[in-house]
Amino acid sequence: MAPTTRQPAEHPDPPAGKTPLVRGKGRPRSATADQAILDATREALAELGWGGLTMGHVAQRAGVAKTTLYRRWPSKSELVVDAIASLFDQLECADRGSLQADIEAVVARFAELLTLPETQTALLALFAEGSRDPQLRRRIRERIVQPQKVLVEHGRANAQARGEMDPDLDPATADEEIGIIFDTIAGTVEHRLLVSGEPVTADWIRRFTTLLLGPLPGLLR
Amino acid sequence: MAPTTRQPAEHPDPPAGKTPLVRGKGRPRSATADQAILDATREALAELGWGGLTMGHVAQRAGVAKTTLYRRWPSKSELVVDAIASLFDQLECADRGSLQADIEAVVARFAELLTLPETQTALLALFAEGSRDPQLRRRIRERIVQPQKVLVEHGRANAQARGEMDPDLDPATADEEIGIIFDTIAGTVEHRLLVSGEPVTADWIRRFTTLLLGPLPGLLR
Amino acid sequence: MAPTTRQPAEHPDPPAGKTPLVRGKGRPRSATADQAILDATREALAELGWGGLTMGHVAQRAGVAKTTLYRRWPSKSELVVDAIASLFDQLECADRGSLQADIEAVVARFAELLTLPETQTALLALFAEGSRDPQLRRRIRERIVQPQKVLVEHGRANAQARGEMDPDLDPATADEEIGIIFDTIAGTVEHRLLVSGEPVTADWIRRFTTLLLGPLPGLLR
Amino acid sequence: MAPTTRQPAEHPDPPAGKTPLVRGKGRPRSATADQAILDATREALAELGWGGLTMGHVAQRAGVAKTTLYRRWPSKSELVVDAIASLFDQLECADRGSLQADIEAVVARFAELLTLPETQTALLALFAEGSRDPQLRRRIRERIVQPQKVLVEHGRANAQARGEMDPDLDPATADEEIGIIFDTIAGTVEHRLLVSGEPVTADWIRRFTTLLLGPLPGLLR
DNA sequence: ACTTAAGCGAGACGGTACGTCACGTCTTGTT
DNA sequence: AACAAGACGTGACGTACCGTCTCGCTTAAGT
Repeated sequence: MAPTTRQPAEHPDPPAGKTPLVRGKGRPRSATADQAILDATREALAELGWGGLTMGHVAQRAGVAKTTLYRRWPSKSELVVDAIASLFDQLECADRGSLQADIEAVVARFAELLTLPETQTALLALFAEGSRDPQLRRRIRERIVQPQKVLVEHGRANAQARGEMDPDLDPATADEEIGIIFDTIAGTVEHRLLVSGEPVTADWIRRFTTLLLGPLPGLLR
Repeated sequence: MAPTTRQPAEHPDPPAGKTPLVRGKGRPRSATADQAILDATREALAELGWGGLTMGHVAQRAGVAKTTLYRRWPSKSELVVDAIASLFDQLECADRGSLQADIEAVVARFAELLTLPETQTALLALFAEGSRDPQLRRRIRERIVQPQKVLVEHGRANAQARGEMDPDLDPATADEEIGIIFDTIAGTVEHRLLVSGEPVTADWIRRFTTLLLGPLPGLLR
Repeated sequence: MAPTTRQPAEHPDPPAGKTPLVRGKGRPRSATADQAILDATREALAELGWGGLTMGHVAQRAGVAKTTLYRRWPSKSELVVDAIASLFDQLECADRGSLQADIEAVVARFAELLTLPETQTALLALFAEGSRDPQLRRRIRERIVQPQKVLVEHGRANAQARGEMDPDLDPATADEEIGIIFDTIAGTVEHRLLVSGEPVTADWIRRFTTLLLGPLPGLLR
Repeated sequence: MAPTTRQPAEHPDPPAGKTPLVRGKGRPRSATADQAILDATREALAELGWGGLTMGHVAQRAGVAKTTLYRRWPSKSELVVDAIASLFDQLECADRGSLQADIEAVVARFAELLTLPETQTALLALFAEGSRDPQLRRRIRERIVQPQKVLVEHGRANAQARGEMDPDLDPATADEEIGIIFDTIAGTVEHRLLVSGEPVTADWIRRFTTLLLGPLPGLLR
């Protein structure tokens, strides 16, 4: 984003923005190229890590010219956001019958994603880049963080539907609680896996979830 | 001898290793240079961020030759570890009279560190680099993570001394619990500040701490 | 492709190899850059000498990136060969009516070239480099030495045409004689100017040529 | 020479200047170090060539500190002059009975020196350096060129003693002739061996000498 | 014996140039 | 107008030597 170039269309982010309704006059963009680039990006991330990832390398591996790549993504960060985001699109939240079970499932699913080499190397690097680039941080939140947060919200909805939680909770307060819980889940798993370097086992998940569900005053009936 | 060889060279990291007892034979390394480099690194981090930090720039700002810099630190990552680590050396853990107060103080102190621009930009980047470099990860743990973890351990000792916790707790189990709690504190604060981008207020700290101190089965008497 | 490989790469030296018949696929190399580089090289040689000549300096003076320079010439030596070679391209050999006059003209022309500051500083340095690099030595011979040798051969042809020399001379023997004479002319002038540091005057040329043309057994009729 | 430093004694060139009569007050310079340095220089020249020769490398190979080296020689060039000069000290000129035989012996001896790898790589490089440094050129002439030139002068004296040449030759004219002949011999052999890259065989020497001794007007009786 | 002064090894120091890499843009001809 | 190819200016990289400078030690000569 923040194109310093004189291009008209401020990088329309094609993978998200589908095909433009008004077909341009010239040759349309290749859809297969998009996919090849994203695949190549994930592969290269897994093999070489964030630091070893190169725009030129991705282009070469995708069988695409560098110009084609820059026509779609303005920088390595944005490209990787999209490449990683697709992994987080598949998150689901089946109702497993209890809040504890639901949260354990979410934690397990998130931990699973964080053991992929491409995710390990990319996620923290993106967060780091985002700490100085609000535009990028917004994009990361939209494409990567939000899909996870939705799971927690679904979990709460399910719990309320099951009668485990008070359905008449003040929405603002509930949002704050969800924020705390989400930061806690995501941050803790990331720190456990990527900083402390300890594995996330089923036992750990159970104990961590139990810690979470302790008092939660106002959330539990 | 053989300066052209490609030995791992292990970079003994003199700034950390005190003064060697056996005085080296040649001209000793300049202690002022060490300090100037670390200071310049912190300043440059705050101004330019991790991505904008350049070895050449640091050298120039410190009034030092690039070779002098590389003689001490093998890479930007190791240099930044030491530069940031000094900020974490000053952590203390005064006994504030209750476990809740102690934990709140730790969280507040950590959040405070994470609002420094140099810490914000450097910490996640270091963690990201470390995800592919075990050597670096070990170093980060020793110099940055461990000093924080010690605080949590002190907090537990204080709580036991005050009688808030069972002093006869099985050490292995206690260590695991400490691990969980530490990952939770550190990870959550990082995620809150750097990923979610929300501020860490006194109110948030209180609520988060309360969440933490809920059941803690076996820890609380 | 594969710019990271360490192939000999043979550096096709486009400036010498005319325009390739098969037009390359990408953006063609800038012809003006070639000329600017060679000009800058000659100027820098004259000002700073071989030892003071720097690839970075040449690039800057030519208004060109260092990479552009290295894309064409693999080393300072090869670059200087081409830069100096252009000076030797202009050599001619007008028929002055007698062998003595012709040789005097050749000697004078060569001495004239050797008084240019860029030639003085570059020629011996190239020869010195070539003494350990057969590849470079071959290149020097092709681009610098051979054009001079041709003059001597033309002189012989002229002499034969004028009847000063036996036209039925055994070619092999004649080649050897030419080799001797050429080494003598070139080596002596170089040594006189660059080692002994004495000037090459018209009188000196006359006496040296007379020495050369003494017996020439079998060559002169 | 040409010391840019603030040392008092303008590099007294110890190997040539023997032990100073007035012994200094401090520790005297090590004579073995001098020899070790010169030997190391010659060896390194033969192995690595002029371009690969490094002051640090020589010091290391000689088992000597860099400071010791710089205390004696101000630069690589001066050091190599002395290292190479010792090879030219051994030149002799036995009277072989005729001018032709004497010259052939000189040519053969010089060609022999020029086939040593250290000489090949060093000689032209020194001449090249000297082309921009009159101080160095003078030194080269004194230590390397002059000893060779003396041979030619001895040859002339022998020839005069044998009656092959007019003993009453005008000294000034004779000096000029000697200059021409010397430049011719040295330059031609150098060019033959180092530029043309052709061997100097006994046959070539005979033909070249014959060419030289053609008319020599005024020299031969 | 003791002082003095220089030589000596080791190696850190501020520099400069190196040759390479990736960047993001541009100019080709082709689709 | 998108595309593959690849040249282009830019700037950082990490290394190699440069010649100088501190160190602590050694080696004599002159007290």
